Amino acid sequence: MRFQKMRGHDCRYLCADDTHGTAIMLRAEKEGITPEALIQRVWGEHTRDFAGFHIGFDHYYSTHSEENRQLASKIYLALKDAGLIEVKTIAQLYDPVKNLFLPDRFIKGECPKCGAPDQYGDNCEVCGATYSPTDLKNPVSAVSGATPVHKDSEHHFFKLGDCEAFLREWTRSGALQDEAANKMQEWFAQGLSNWDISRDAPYFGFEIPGAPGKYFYVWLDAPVGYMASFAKYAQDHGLDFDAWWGAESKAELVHFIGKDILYFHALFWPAMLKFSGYRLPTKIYAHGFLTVNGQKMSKSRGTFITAASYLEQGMNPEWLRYYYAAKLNGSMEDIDLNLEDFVARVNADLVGKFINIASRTAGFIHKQFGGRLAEGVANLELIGDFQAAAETIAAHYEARDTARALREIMALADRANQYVADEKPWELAKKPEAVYRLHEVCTVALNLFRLLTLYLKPVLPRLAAEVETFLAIEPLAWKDAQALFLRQKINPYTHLMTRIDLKAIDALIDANRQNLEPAPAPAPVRHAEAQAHAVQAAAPVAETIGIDDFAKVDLRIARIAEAAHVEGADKLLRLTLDLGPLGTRQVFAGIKSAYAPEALVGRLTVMVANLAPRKMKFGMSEGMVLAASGDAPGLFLLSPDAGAAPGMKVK
RNA sequence: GGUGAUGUAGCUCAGUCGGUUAGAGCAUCGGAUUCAUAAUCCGGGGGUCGACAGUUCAAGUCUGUCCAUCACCA
Repeated sequence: MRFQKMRGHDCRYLCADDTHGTAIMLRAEKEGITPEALIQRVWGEHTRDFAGFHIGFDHYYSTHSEENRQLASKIYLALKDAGLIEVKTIAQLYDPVKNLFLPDRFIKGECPKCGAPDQYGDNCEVCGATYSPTDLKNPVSAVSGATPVHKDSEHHFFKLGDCEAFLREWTRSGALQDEAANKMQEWFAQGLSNWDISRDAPYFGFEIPGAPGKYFYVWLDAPVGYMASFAKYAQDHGLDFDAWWGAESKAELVHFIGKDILYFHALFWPAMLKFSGYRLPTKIYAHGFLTVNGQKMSKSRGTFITAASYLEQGMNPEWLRYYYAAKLNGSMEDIDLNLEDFVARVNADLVGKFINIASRTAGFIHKQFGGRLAEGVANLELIGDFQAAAETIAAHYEARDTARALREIMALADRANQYVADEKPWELAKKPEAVYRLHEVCTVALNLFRLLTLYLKPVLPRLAAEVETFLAIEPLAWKDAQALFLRQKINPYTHLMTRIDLKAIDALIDANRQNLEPAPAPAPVRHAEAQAHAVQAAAPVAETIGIDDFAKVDLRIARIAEAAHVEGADKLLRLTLDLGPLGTRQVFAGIKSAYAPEALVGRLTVMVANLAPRKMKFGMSEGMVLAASGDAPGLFLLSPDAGAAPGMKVK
């Protein structure tokens, strides 16, 4: 976007929070607040993080807006007029306690194929089978723990199958990346079934016009949110909405999405737009996932890094912007944040190569020439080469291959450093007769530096702004590449960017690890669908037992006398438990992911004292300590109130 | 399980239509330099291009099988 704006194009960058759905509704209920309050808070967090990373949205809105209600309704009614909506009665699982139809992810049970317990309603994580939630054996509601019942309800369907001819053609229109187009072929091969776009009350969303008690499924109004965001923006800025979104619009429309939601953006959404009389996207650009050190972000591995924590640690957002840009190439491939590589790359490229050019030559301009650049330079060849690169680099940005653009730019930075090394300004400075040449060399170097800044500006807007201040120039636009930079007075050089300290990376990882130890923060979520995964499932209560059964379990207060890592064990800590008059016990506990051994020593907890000893790979385990856990990451050891002493019975 | 993608130097990645001796940056080693917040320049070492088979005068590139990793399966 910044690149397009620098090129002088009239463009807008819009987004919105996706706010609707069962997941949000239940999460708000769990937190004891209204869904509106929850989405307001999340909106605040998102806008703060985006601003912190210099994401320059022209407008960041919410799908829970009046504009979105109107547009979603209008699109729905247009599709209905076009005969693309049908109403059918289907049976779904219903929670009789919560009075709620249950989304797939809120039903758990045994896999119909392999019998694995505790599987979600859509697929089995053990054998990978996919199925419908009604196929699950012994299903339970993850919301209330109740046994769901089958219940009929009328649902509204978007007849996607009728759009197949259009979609097949559109797929080949060049709007999709090659990988995405392949993916579409897969879906076509499976056949397009009609899309269920309604949900029954209670549901946090928009009620369907003419269908009381029926609400738009979150994914119907989510993409419409982009239009709504624009509608609001257009109203506030006097733009003509139809000129941008009407079927005849001449504007280009590019979607930037994650590859996980390609299905919605490349199938449903274009079909909806097409048959409700709106324009289609010119291009859909799906990017891959972010991994950290080659692995999925994981809280227990300490590779889960939140945007907020990065900024809170005082790390420069442009380091990360540069690193990502250096890897993005317009394909759907995942990109890896390899922390060591990150440090090396940013330090070498930005500080060592780019910033260094100014840092090593600006001093002479100030010491010897009063801060003023030379009137002219004799040899313009090198500057000419840099200027000539403007269009090549622009073409790479245009193709969203920022990796290639940055490779090109850094190759130029190398040439600039070679130039300085060849001309040896520090030697010229010692020879009074070479003073003119010295002025010229430093002026050339700063011209090269200015051009590099211009080329990097889409990726590093803040650094570019600081360079503009340093050089005392107007904000750089792409056409400025063809101008020379002469005879002006510049400001004294102050260092523009520091190197990343490896310690800062360690601190960042620690900060995130600590975040999740005492009380795991709710997983950050982008889409209502994904939020389904974050809501904690309530495991059903086990079979009733009598007091005699319970009395068989001898629970005792124990003091953790020693705690140590077990070599070769991924999850275990070796604990020595002091039971007071009962002596000590050695227990292996699978709590390594949640507790550092040194943090445990001395604390009281509860153990099962009469559990049969069990021989483990690492030795004998004589009992077990008790800890709470849910579906979310995190383990929580029990602690007695003050006054309890080792050896006391718990009952 | 089905489908798709990926696999190239220690690390991160390029490699166009099949065509010279497979490249870059970082790291490492040797040298130079001292303007620059240890930055810069020159040079060296480092590769069974995941494996195997095939097509071809010629394969990192095309085909098949297998292995590994990742994703998707509404």
